[in-house]
Amino acid sequence: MKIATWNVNSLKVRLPHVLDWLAVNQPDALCLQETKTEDANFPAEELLQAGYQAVFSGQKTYNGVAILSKVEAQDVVMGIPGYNDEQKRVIAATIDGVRVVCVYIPNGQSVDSDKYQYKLSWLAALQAWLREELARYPKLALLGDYNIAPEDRDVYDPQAWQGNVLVSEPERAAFQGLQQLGLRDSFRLFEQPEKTYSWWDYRMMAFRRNMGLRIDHILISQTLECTSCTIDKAPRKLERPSDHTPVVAEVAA
DNA sequence: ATGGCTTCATAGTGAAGA
Repeated sequence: MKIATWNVNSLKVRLPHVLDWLAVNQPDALCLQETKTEDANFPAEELLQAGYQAVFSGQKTYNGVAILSKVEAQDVVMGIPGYNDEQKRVIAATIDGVRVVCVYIPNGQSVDSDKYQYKLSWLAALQAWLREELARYPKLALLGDYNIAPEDRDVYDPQAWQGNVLVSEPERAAFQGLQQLGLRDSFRLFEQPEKTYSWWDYRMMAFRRNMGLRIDHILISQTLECTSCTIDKAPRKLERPSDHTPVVAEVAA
C-alpha cells in the first residue's frame, strides 16, 4: 500500500499538479494540507474522475486538510477530539485497514509569539489523542506537514536556524514525544541521500540552491510494516509549484 | 538580507506562511 503526504498551498491553484501526480504515482492514499478551500468548493468531482474519493475538512483562506483514496475512507474523524480548535488541521480515516491520520501542525511563526504557544499546546493535545488512537488502531500512519525539522541534518544551515521556530528544542521534544508512542520516522528507516528536504522557500532561489528543510513526515506505528520512504522532488520543479513536495511511503496493508 | 515569493482577501495593501 502506497501512502503519501503533500502540502499543496492551495488546492485550487495546485489541482493540475495533484491530478498529474496521482496519475503518475497511483498512491492508495494521499494526505493534503493547506487546501485553503471551503468544503462547498472542494474539487471532489475532478478527483473522482481521476479515480480518487475524498474526505476533507476545509475553511476559507487558511489551513484545510483532505485524504484522497482509491477505496472508501471509513470512520472519519475531523479535528482532535476534545480539543477546541477553529482551525481545520486534522482529518483521520481508515483506508484498507490502515488508520491514516492527516495533520497540518501549526507553524508557530516565531518562538516568542502566541502562535508558538498554540503550536506547543496543539502538539500536546495531538500526542494525548494519538495514544488513544493507537490503542484502538494499532496499524496507524501519521502523515503531514509537521512544521518541525527533527534534527540538524534536516536543516540546510543548522547554525543559522538554531533556536528558531521549526527547529527549537520544545518542538523537537514534541516530535520525539510522538516517536515515544511507538511511531517511527519512516524516512530514517532507510538509507537516504544527504541534504534531502521537503520544503524550500519561494524566495532567494532557495530550491535551486537546495536551501531547504525536512518538515513533512510520515510516522509509522510499530505493527505496520514499512518497506520504503522517499521524498519526490519532481513537483517542486514545475511551473507555479507548491513550496512543499510530496513524501511517499510503502506500507504493508 | 527580520525578507528577497506566493496565496488569499480585497480593490490598497496586508496577513501569513516557514
